[in-house]
Amino acid sequence: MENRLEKIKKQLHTSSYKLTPQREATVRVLLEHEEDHLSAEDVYLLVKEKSPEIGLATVYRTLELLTELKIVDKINFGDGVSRYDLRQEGAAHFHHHLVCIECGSVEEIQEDLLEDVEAIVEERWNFLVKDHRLTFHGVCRNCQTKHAEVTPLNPEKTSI
Amino acid sequence: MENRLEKIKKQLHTSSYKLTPQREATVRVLLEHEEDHLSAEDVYLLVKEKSPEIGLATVYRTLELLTELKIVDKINFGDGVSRYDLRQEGAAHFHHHLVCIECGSVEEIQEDLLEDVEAIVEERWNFLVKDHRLTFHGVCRNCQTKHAEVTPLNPEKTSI
DNA sequence: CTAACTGCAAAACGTTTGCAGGTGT
DNA sequence: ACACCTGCAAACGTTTTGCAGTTAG
Repeated sequence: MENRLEKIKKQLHTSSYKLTPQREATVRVLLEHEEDHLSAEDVYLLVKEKSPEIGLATVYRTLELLTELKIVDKINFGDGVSRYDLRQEGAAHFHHHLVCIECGSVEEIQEDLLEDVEAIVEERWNFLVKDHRLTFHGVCRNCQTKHAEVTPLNPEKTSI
Repeated sequence: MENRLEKIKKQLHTSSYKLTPQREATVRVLLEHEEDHLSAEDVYLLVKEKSPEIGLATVYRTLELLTELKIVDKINFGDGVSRYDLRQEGAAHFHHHLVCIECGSVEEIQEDLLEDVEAIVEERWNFLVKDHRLTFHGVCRNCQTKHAEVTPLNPEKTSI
């Protein structure tokens, strides 16, 4: 953890950005909530817990900076808010998401499942792929189980 | 075209929604601009050309309604605006997009390239896939050609 | 006839920006 | 020392909402 923080510090310095206490606090929050998909407001509130003097604008500016440096990825699940997701160390590609349409939970897929698809797109559409966003909407494991409790039939795929 | 409009009318009635002139005008605009990815404002301006008395709020309410009925899909390419995209007739799944990071053009892929990936997700993550969003960010055919303008190639088909 | 729908204007929302002052390198 | 950074509040652009009047079914 401290390790990753150090790395990020270096990345900032390399691009000649200063590491202010506010930026450090923000990065710490992101590291502590790597599983979550925090909105700027979420990050703000969490940072505020430890550094109450921080302003929302600073959080926005920091998140923008981190996005620019590809330390975090900015994502949008269709609700009105941008969410910020720490990149995996050394990940070439953005990871995928499984959004449950019933409970709203978000699961991450770190594996790159798109290699073949990207090859097809590059070849057939002549499009030079630099990044991707893939999100599946559906029913998560938990919510499927809940249904099965109500009507304990064999858990077949429900038709839409 | 009239055919598709009729179908949409029926879908509205089936769900006991009224077909007002404003809604019809909005749907017509969407049908006439199927290739584009219009924002609410875009739609509003286009509808206004033929029905100047329409209000922006009505357009928003209509687009929301059409989204709810799965007649259109609401998408977000990361700029601050929602865009609305007519579903293909009988399409089970949402189509994919190629967004050019240089010129901003958006190309559509109607083929479903995700069948295999979805099977993997369902099996390995136990996630019941209902829909997906897949967007590739990269460099389109045209912009690649521009780069190579030193060594002029034969002009390819223009996208968008 | 009346519940559903409309236009308008105001409000709400997330996000950005200008500025005067402060701070890390 | 000085460019970069901050907090605040005001400004922004998009989307939603309250309301009084209108209309499709």
